[in-house]
Amino acid sequence: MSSIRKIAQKAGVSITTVSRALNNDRNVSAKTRELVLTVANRSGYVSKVGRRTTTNIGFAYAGRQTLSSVFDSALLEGITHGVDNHQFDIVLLKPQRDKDPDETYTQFFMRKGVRGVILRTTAESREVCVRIAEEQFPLVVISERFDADNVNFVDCESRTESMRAVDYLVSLGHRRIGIGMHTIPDCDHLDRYDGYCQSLANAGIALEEQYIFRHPANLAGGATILKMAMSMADRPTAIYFSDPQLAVGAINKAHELGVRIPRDLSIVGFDDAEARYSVYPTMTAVCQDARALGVMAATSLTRMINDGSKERIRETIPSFFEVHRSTAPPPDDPRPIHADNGRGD
Amino acid sequence: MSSIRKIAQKAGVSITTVSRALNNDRNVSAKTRELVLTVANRSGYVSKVGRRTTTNIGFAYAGRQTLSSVFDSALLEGITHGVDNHQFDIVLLKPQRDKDPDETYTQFFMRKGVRGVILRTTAESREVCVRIAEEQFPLVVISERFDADNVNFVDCESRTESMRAVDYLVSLGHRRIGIGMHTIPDCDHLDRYDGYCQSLANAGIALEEQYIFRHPANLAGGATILKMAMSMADRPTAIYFSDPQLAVGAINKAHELGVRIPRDLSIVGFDDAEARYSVYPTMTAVCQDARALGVMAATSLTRMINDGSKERIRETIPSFFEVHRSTAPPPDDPRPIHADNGRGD
DNA sequence: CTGAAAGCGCTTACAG
DNA sequence: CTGAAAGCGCTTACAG
Repeated sequence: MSSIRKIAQKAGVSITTVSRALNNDRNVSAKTRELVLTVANRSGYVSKVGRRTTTNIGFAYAGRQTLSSVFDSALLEGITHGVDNHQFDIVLLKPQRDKDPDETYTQFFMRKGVRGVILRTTAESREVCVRIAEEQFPLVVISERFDADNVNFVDCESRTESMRAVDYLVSLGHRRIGIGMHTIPDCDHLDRYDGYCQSLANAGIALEEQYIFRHPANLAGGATILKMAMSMADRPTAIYFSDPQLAVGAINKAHELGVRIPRDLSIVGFDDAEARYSVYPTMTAVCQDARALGVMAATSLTRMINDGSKERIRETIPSFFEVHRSTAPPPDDPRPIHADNGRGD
Repeated sequence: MSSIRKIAQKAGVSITTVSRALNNDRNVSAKTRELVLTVANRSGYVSKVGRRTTTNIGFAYAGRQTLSSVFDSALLEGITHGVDNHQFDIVLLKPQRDKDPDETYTQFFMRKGVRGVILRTTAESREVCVRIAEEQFPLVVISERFDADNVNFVDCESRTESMRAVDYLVSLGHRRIGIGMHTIPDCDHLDRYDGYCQSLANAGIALEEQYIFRHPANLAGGATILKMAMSMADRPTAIYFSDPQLAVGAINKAHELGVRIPRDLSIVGFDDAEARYSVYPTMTAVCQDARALGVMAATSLTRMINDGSKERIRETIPSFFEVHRSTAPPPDDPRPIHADNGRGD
């Protein structure tokens, strides 16, 4: 709850200089600026409205994305809920839009008047997370994992349950098991792929490149994968779709082609929220509770801000596997099913 | 961009009194407090961090709800996008949690440091919107309509297209047309019901209470409606579901019961975003573009704040009707289909 | 590049 | 219930 005065004292400079450093005035040497910003972050400085302390926490995307998926909405809902414990508010920040290229992230966040930030990232923007962590601004990355131990994160572990899901398919008698995954290789999706590979290896089933389908994670991608898979001579008898949109797109395409789920093909999907109940047949799926992840990120960050603790946050919640009605033993004679076999369109 | 000094001057009181009135200090007469707050709202006052102007806009629920539905997520995404024009940020406020019962809404919003607010409401919290408007705090209600002409709103008109949707069913030959609607009677849902009634009236079809199904707007509600409707002796041959969840729940239940859509039953749904593409068969639906509504609310409010204009905002965007694959002419002999006729579960 | 001083925005004892 | 004055948080000419 440090003021500009105390920072000046600790840094051994005038309050003028602190103000300048915080506001990225160019009349400050790089060295002084860095010193001031470090001291400010260490002492939990945050600008005040009059004497009143700010209670805002930022939610931002490290990269170019934008709030849009069901997953992100569930995260945000969890975050707003998790923040209730300590009466904080969420402000949606857009570094991509607002951040001056030559101000630091700390300067940006202080200018916006937030006490800490919850970040979403993709594989491409991971260095942004690392940089902010290096600046020591209070930060929790949500739904991504970091090895560097100064980057706080909360993450959902989907490798184990992906393995269990494929184990389940194996136990039903499937041997030709495909995976539908999306093209962007973040930790989560690599984990799911990893679980798939591991399960096959454990069952002594060779990994075959032809059963690995990569497509943009949307309904059309799922539809395409299903169509392609079903037309193969040695078509898979089961597919694990490691993304909700792909799974839903595939199930609907199956109806269209007259592919009966699960009699002709078993599908295991992935679910961030309630998608598994909104298709027919209800979808056997690896599920992650995005809302809980949001709650956890918010709770950790607010506790950290309030206690002024510098303890590392590295929390992982498990995903869970639910069996519904889209999985069954493989057909006796799994022939290819072409588009024109079905009801077509 | 008025300061506490200017307000004091205009109101003819000291800055001390202004500060007290703004902070709901009890040592101010009700009369003085009201005077100060009115002057503050008239001159677009907003508290500053040092000399820096705040660029936050609040997004809040008038009542008890919380950010959760697809519709709300799409609204919020639109809002964050619409706010880009003028470099504003969105802060998610919770009056239900934070507002002191004896502070005014203006005091609450000023304490939170926002320049204006975008409100969501249900039927029960409409008076809250009216009160805030009366206080003259910059406000736009999103997705609800008001007659009182001091309440700014942006809304989507779904009556006309609901009528068109039912007209379409009539044109296909349907006469026994049901409506599935949810239990909470906000303007939007009443409009859709109204469109339904009007269309039937135009076609000379009597409105029959037995074809009006009210259920909570979730998947289970849709499933229940479908099951009930199909078991009726004079069962409907088409149903208009005026909510996405109801429509999706019904379509999936139809699969389960072996009801063929659209051969046995035509379904027209309602869509806020992309639900119509995520079911099989793709759903003929009245659609509203929630994202566009969000953009519009944000654009209007930021323009109002920047121009200091007091012009009333009362904008309505049309919904649109899309024909997909869940509608067809009625069956020649529409018999009841009971749960045990189908594949069961 | 740095700081002492003036000054704005706001709040808070203190006096009435 | 109200205000003049002291004072905190911060920024900004001005001087060096």
